[in-house]
Amino acid sequence: MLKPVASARVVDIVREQLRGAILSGELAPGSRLSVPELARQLEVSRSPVREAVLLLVGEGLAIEHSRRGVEVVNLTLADLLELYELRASMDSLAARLAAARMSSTDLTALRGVLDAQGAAAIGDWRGFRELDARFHQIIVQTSGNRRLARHAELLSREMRLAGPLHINESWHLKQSHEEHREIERALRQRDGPAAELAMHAHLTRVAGTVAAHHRPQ
Amino acid sequence: MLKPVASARVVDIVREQLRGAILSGELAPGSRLSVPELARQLEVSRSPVREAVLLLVGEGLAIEHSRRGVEVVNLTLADLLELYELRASMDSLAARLAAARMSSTDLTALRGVLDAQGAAAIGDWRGFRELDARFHQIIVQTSGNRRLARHAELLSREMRLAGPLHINESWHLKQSHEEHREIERALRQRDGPAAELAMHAHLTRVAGTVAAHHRPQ
DNA sequence: AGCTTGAGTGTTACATGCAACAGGTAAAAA
DNA sequence: TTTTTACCTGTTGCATGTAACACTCAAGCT
Repeated sequence: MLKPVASARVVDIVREQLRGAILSGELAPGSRLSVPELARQLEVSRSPVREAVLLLVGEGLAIEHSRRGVEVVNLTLADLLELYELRASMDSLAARLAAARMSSTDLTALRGVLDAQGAAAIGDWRGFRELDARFHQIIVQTSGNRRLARHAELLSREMRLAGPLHINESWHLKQSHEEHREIERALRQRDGPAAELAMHAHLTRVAGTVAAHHRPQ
Repeated sequence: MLKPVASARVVDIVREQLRGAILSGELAPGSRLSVPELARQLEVSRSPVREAVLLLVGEGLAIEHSRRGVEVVNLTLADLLELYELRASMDSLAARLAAARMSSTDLTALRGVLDAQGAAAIGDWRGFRELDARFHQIIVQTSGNRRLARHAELLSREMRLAGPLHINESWHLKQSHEEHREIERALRQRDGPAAELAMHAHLTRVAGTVAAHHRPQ
């Protein structure tokens, strides 16, 4: 039983590498993405690198200044709040749809993520965020609306660029975890409207907390 | 008072041309987008054409089959309903936000579009759709959330690919126009929740009508 | 000093060359 | 006839050449 070989194109590998470097912070916000320079480092020609860089622009992770190069996006607080606003809308739609379509396997996976998150909540905010992303990802993926999943995924990645703007205090992480539990409960009971409301309340609350945290009064 | 000259890059012109050709149906859904062929027709080299084609893939107007070329997407009814579902969510958010931020100039523009639509409603469904797109565009643009505007715009373009799936019967266009009027009324009264509800009801109703029209029972 | 000018460096954007690949068709083998 | 093979055609994907452009900085001018 042989599986088809996915033709490993150079551009795909480069895209993954660059995305990883950007999301991990290795390529910091504001960094210039020089095609010749990256090509030298990755030891490939400029063509696939140029293509990959433009794809990242399309994903919203980098911004293009016509004829003056591309650089990693540097999100402001306003940008992050925009993203939360949009995700509140999209993810709550996803939650409502997912409530009606989730398989028991999906629910188990979701529960697993939450349990892991509960265990990690002690102080490891890095792992916590990772699991948070996974939680939301499972929901949008099972919504059954592929475009919703794609756009939500794009927004999710974009938000990860705002690392220093997020809040890592334990009370906030605990609160998020509680809200995740509530969403999961609604999903398990297949209560679409409740899941939708809980998701919307969750993301709106987080956005408010982030805003308050960065605007002292 | 000289205006800055926007460096007209070949890739931008090609992208516009291809987008136009696709949205107008000149390049029909399913058509293969051969880079060398298009380069010959447009009388430019393959590089900017290749780039433009990949951008269209990123916009969702074309689909890439690894090493087997790119073709114009061919939307199914299910795809169109997915798009309506997502837009119902995004556009209703936009309507709520726009209610609080619209300037009187924006409101006048919106009214102008509606009046033109009312006049065109006689039987010119082509012009009607054009104005419909403009109506929604004004609202998402004035929402103040740039990402929302960008993603909604992408969805709007994608929907235009489903030409033959749309309904052009006059009673349906009239109904849409009425609902647009209602949305505009809520916006003019700066009633965010009402605008949100009206927009959501509008798009959900349209989606339902489209579904019913294509699934006889 | 403050401002132009111009050399120098590095990049972008476009053009083009070419190997590997995909798909079709016709000839050869079963 | 059906299957296999070989060949042919056109494309994709990567590499590379290069003109025009953008930025820096230091010399020259006011």
